[in-house]
Amino acid sequence: MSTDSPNRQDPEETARRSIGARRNPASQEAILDAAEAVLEEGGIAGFSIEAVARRARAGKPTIYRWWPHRTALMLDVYKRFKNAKAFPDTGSLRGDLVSFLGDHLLGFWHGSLCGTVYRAVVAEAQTDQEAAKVLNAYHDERMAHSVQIVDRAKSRGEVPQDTDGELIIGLVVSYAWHKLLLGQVEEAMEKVPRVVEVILKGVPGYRG
Amino acid sequence: MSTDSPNRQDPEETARRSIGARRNPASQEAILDAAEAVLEEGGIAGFSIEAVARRARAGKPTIYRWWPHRTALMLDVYKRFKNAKAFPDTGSLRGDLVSFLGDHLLGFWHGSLCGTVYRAVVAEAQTDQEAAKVLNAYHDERMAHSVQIVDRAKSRGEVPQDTDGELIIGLVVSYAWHKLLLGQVEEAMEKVPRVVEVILKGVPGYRG
Amino acid sequence: MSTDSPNRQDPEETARRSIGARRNPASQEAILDAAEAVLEEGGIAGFSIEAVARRARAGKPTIYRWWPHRTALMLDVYKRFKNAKAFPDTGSLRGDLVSFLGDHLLGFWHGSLCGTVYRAVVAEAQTDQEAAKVLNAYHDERMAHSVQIVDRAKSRGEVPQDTDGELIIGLVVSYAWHKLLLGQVEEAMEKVPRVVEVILKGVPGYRG
Amino acid sequence: MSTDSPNRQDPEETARRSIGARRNPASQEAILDAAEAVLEEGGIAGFSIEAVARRARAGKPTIYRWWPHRTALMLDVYKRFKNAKAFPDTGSLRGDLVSFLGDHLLGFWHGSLCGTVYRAVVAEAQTDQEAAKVLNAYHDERMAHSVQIVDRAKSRGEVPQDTDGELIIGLVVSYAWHKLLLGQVEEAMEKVPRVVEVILKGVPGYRG
DNA sequence: GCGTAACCGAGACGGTACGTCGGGTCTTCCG
DNA sequence: CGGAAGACCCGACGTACCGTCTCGGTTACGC
Repeated sequence: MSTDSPNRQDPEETARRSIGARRNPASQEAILDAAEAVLEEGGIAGFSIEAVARRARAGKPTIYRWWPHRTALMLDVYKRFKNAKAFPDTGSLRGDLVSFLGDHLLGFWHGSLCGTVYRAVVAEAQTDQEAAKVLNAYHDERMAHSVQIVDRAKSRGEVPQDTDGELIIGLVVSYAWHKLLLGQVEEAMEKVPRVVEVILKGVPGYRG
Repeated sequence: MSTDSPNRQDPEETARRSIGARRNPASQEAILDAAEAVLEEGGIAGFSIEAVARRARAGKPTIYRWWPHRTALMLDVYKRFKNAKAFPDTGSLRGDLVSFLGDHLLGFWHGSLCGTVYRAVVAEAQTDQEAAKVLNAYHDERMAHSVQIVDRAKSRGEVPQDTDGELIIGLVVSYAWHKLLLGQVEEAMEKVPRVVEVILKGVPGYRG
Repeated sequence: MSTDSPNRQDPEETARRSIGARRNPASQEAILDAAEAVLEEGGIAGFSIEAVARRARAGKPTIYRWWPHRTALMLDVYKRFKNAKAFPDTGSLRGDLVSFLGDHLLGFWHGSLCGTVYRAVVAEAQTDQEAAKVLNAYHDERMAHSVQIVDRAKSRGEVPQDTDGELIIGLVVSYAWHKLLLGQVEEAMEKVPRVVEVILKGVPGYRG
Repeated sequence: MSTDSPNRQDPEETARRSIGARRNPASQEAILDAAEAVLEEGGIAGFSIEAVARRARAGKPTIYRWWPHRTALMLDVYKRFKNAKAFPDTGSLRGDLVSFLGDHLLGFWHGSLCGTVYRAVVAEAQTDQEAAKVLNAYHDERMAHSVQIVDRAKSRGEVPQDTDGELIIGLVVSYAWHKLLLGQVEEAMEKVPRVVEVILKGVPGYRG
């Protein structure tokens, strides 16, 4: 991903220049690469527009021109990872949810930079009004996409037609968020089947 | 809570002084009051040690002396609200969970400053390693306290003795966090009974 | 000198902005003006980068960008006064030295801000290693310039060719420094002719 | 001098206590020792009341009680060195002045801590009004003492009775100050005889 | 012989200033 | 017109000392 900019740190490299009155894709790539690298090296705390600009050998205004907020930039970094987004149909709701929670959420965040990026975006959204909007929009879009899992279950007849898909997916996503933000992604991955089980069938042995 | 310091903004008020080689409670109160006020007026974005110091008419070093991080200060502000912490025994696990989620978590965060403070703490923990430790410690302590709800249900015979209380409480807390961090506390409050229902009894009509 | 910035204290004045990727002369002028004003009002003790920045409506980093030390800034203030630096040729070594000591050193320092600035620079150089270097460099440069007085005397035939100009000028400068740093510039001015006389002809009536 | 407090850095040493309603000489000694040590280790820049108090294991008020200014403290440190203050009578004014400048001033300042202390005092006097008074008083007292050199020369018949002793001594002291404050004490020591020669007999070969 | 006054250490207090970092804006110059 | 470069103002960061104050304890002196 960032392999196409091997000499970024070389200050003697011939600078990118304007390519006329239009967006220079090389600059955008370099900036995203730099953002990624900065996040990897310095973590969330070390992430700043200044640092990205330095690293990308770009001017700050160039970044601000195309990304209004740090958040927008982070989300773009995040999205570069999120290309294989189709949820595989495992044939059952339980399987789909286990895969969704274990692979698509926790597994995706675990280890890689993605978890860090997403944590940063969420954190930013608490501080900045604009960031919150961006995050909410992204979240809504992903939710709308993810309820397909429940829709598939409906068409299979596993759940009634009036099942509240958002609530179920919401519970799963909530669990993932919670563990991500507490830095407990790894521990959470072991519990995935039990979590899905509780959501689907309730507390085992509950007599209410 | 902060009503006992009515003249804080009066610059002519006789300044607080040292009361010897020990912590001055008046200063600590004033700082917490100021932190609260700053959060109320400026939100998370406007919260800074400088602003708190100015407002409290205190020196920055006095703040840093007693609170190593912004997070520690925020958590102390948060804790001042959290005095009535006993969970009322409603007589049933369902009732207890509804009360816990609806009153103790969402209800507590809703409207008041608490939600803002907690959001800020969570956000800070994403950025700062030390803050994360502080938040995790607090979270663990609250979790340990909250599983009492499930323990009570066990003694009532509502759930088996080997029920994983942490998982159940964890799901409830996760849901609350998620909604808090998305700024959807109010919307979430309506769904409380249905959320509890799903956690206790699973997806209605699920045939797995 | 600072008369061209009459409204500096008006906070409603439109702020200076960047004029591109190069030093903004207006800012530099404003900072020097402010430094001068701060020194005038608060004396050496009141002189701080913070105060200058406040007064100049400039950011501290802008000052630190261009002047690494307080000393460098003070020396620049000092130099703004030192434009008419030619020593008038009075036709005799005695006359030149009297003029040098009385007009160029003591007279220049007397009353005006210059004495204060120079005292500050010297004081700073005692504390700060970097400041000492800056002061020494300036001092060497001035000394090299001032020995011209003796050189002229040599070409006039007043003194032998092997006369140690530095020693003579050094004695004169030493006397001025001493009186400046003791706050006795005014008293010293009366003694100028006698001091020069002793340096040139020795202690009157000495039989050694 | 400071050898009588060998365990100063041992924190387990039993602390000094009050010895009743009077000054504790042990504390005063410890503070002067500490001041000396701090100056030796950190130079002028590292000298602060805090540092001295820490080092002396004394309370800041104890220092402020007995020395109103940093300057007063420094001067006391300085004076501890200045016990052998008698000027040896070398039998001639030239010899006395060479000894005074070379041994009593430059030689005394050279290498040892004294030069540092005196530089600090002079620097402080530029900033602080009170310090200036203290320094002036000390300077006047030393001057009054030093003119004895010229008085002796008068009684020897080397110079006329109306010779301005202060001016001559002043020139010598000025030269020493100048070199001290420029950090050129060592270089200056070589020039001592020539400086005295010029002061006594004027510029060699001058025909005015 | 007992209160009290002054000293001692310790360290917190409100402050000021330090020097640095980053934010977001602006302008110039080059292609 | 895009893009780099970098200066601009601003504000917050966390630290070091400042000089003052109050404390609890200790000792010597005067009543």
